[in-house]
Amino acid sequence: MRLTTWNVNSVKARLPRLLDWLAEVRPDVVCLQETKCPTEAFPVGEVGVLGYAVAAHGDGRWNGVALLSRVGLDDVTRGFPGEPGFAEDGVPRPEARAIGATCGGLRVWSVYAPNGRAVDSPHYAYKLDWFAALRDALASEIAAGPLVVCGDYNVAPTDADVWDPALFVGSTHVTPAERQALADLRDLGLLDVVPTPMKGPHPYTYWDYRAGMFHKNMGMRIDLVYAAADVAARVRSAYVDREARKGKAPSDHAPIVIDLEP
DNA sequence: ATGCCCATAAAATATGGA
Repeated sequence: MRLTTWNVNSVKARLPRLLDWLAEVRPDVVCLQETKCPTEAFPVGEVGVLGYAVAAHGDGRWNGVALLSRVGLDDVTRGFPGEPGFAEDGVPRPEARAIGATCGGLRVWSVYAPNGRAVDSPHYAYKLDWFAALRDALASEIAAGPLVVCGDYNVAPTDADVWDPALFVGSTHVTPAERQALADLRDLGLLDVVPTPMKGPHPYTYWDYRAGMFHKNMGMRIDLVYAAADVAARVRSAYVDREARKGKAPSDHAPIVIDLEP
């Protein structure tokens, strides 16, 4: 089974590249993040032509996640129990940041963690709350069967996952609390499936659009595949498809491609 | 080579991304 995850930064803007990539890579299951489109506006027909069933979860101009599968797409769950909303003005508003489904016997989640914006921002507290609720929700999921949780976690697990750790001191994505949130997820029994970079020593998955960051390989590893032990044991290969970050109108994230033993 | 911000909603800028 070929499983992939990709923050596409708008499925509408990325559709031509997404369709070309699907035809070339032929994944069985695709986790998408930052689709930036309402659930009903997802281009179901376009990806359907390539043989994919679609489960989308969107809330308008921001966020949005989806799952594509050509090996079955059952028991779709939009959001998770206890998932907090962002309560900027005291009114919690739910956001589309997680969708789960069972694909070919594997329970798959596509997640898009809150950015956090700044350590003193309410968005940062929301980010930590969201991770804590995700951990609680996944505790029962991991007990139920083979589980993999893919997506944009918006946290670099270690200093080696950032091109210049000194620049990030005091910023989100690298704080001890955020890294502890990842450790708490791993403590459920999830393993970090670290992909092979196609170039250089760092399996970065994100490079800012500005200042030629991709071309200088000044990136971050913030897209992660967290797999239960039985799933991690089936990993034949995993790599960052940095080819998808090149050329005209790319996303600022590259996909991760994981091949699992049957 | 990989090539130097982008997407969205909205109508010139404002916001979010990380």
